[in-house]
Amino acid sequence: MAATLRQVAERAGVSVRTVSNVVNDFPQVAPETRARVQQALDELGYQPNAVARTLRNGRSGLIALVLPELDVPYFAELTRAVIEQAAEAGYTVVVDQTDGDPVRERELVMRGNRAAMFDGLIFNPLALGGADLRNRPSSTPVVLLGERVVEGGLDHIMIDNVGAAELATRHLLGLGRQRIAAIGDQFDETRQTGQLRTQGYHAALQAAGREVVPELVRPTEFFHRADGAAAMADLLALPQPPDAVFCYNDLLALGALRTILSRGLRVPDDIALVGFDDIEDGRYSTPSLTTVSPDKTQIAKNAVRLLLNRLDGDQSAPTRLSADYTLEIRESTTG
Amino acid sequence: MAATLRQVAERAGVSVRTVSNVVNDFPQVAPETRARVQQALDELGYQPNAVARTLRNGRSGLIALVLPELDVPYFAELTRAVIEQAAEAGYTVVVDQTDGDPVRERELVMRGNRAAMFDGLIFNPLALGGADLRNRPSSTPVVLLGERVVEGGLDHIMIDNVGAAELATRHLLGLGRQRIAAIGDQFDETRQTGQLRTQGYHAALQAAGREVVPELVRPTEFFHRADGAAAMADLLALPQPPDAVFCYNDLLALGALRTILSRGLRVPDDIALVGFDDIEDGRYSTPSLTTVSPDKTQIAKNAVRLLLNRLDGDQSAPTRLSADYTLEIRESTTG
DNA sequence: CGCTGAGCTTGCAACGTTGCAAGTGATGCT
DNA sequence: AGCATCACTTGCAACGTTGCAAGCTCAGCG
Repeated sequence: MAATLRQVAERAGVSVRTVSNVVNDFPQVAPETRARVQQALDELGYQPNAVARTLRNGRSGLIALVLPELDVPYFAELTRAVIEQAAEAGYTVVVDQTDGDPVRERELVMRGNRAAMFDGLIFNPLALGGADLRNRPSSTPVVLLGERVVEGGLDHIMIDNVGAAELATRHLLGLGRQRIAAIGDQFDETRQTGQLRTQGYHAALQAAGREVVPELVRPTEFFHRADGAAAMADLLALPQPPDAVFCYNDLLALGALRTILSRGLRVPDDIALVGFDDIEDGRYSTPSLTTVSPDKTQIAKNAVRLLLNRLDGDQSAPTRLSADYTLEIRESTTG
Repeated sequence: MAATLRQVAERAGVSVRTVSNVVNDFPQVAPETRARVQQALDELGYQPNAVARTLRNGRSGLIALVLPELDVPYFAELTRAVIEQAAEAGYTVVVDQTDGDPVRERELVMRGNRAAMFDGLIFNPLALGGADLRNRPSSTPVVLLGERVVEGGLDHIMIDNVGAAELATRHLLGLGRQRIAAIGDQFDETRQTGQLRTQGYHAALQAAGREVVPELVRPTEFFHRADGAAAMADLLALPQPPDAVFCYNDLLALGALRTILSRGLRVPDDIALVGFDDIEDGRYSTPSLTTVSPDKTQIAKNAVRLLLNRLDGDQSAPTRLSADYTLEIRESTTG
């Protein structure tokens, strides 16, 4: 079915090379020949074989985006931004999810198995650390996303988690809240996001001369709605429940919100809530969610830019960029 | 950097072909030779070149999933299911979004431009119709998803939209609601989902001997939260607002919910709400959302199965499958 | 009239892999 | 000893494309 250059060449009565010249719009082709070849191309419905081109040229025009979970809104929204940025530069994005499984992460990133047909890789690791990444066999450029600290060697775009968490907590302090809880702490070595945000939470409390109450800091296994709902239930079961909660992402906050409202409590009157990520859901919840909003477009833009620079042969030292963020104040803290 | 078979062969002092035999675990290699080659492979960190393999074998192990919008939860959740199903069969999924833009849809589906390196395609069209699809130049198998009616020629997995909408509306009738509205009707030729669901809505009302009140059927441009919020505001501005609303997807319902609650009205006491898609958001909203739940795993499973059958040379007539669905009854209709 | 060069076209080789069929040398059998 | 057999190894060609350099034809010029 798929016509090749050779078939077109035979039909047009020219050499394969000339057909290629027409397809690639090279100038030194006689107009009459060009027309004849073009007709043959049209008649056969010729489509260049991308695989052969890639093999020949060493470029596929594909970059891979490897994320923990596609159906987490933050990643879905980030993916959209990356696709848009890459498309502008003429690249197509291939998305894959790892579920944070180290085996799968390694498989996808090392590309030992199949389909190493990407020019570059944008990767948000959950489990893989610096050591794993540094001795990749492949030489495909990589840009890292996210909080997992990787000790150099690769371009990396992150968020100042400590600062952002401090900002969120300060906001709650500024509202005069007395017992501010945190949901989303993590002990796991490989999941640093939670720990960093807890640092920021502590910093804000200490700067305000407040004591950190350990039972108000709730760890969760994941950052999903269900985890937030469960953690909030635990907090409400305390002898002295909190009057404010900083959730380490919006899904946790939405889960917590559900628990609070289902107990007949009011947000923010009884409990103020702050989330993190600024996903669309939080803008339409009732009450809408105050949240730390990382600049996703900026993250995507920088990630794609760094990657394409590497593809263009940029050999400079690896960059580490911090993305901007703002605090979006909505109903869950201000009524 | 990336070692080739030739380099490994030189180092091991054997032919390229023998190295290939070792890499592919062919049996007729002497143990001693195998060991020597294996050592050379390890030392050089050989990774097979997937592009060359694809060119040679005619199979990439990649299937493309082309969707309107990745950050719409329904599609994100469906994507997860497709990735899981494909992984089981040893295939990797490449995801791309079209934004429903006909130009982009055509570009991606026809693969005139780049990267036609997929063995098959699972495609949820918004704009493209049967005619466009039938004369694709490529012979890559395609499985269609979604409601857009395509007049044969391709495998197609759909939902019985009319029946599902009828079920949802009947549920509201069964609650004794008197003025049942609908949000999400569409006039646009290319977007059939809305029209089909309106048919089901009409059918249920008529079967119950109710009159269809035109002003209660609200069209929307998209199926996003903002559209639902705006349409609900219009409904509430009517002289006689509805006491129940069937929204054609969950995002519309969540937007509508936001509007209702922000006016101080109660759900379901004042207005009952039903959505469509059963996305996770709707399970954690307050109140949680009654919704039509299509079996996404089944859809993904069938889509992947049909596609892989075609890849295995199945020449039978195109199949049209309807996915199962259920009505998930939650707080937004039962308190 | 032969040479130069412009204008256009072409053959070869290579990207890295694997199917095919043929090759090698040693062993076993008669 | 001669031949078949076996176990293993190898060279060639091809997948479809494009860079390179050489080839061809013809016009123009001295």
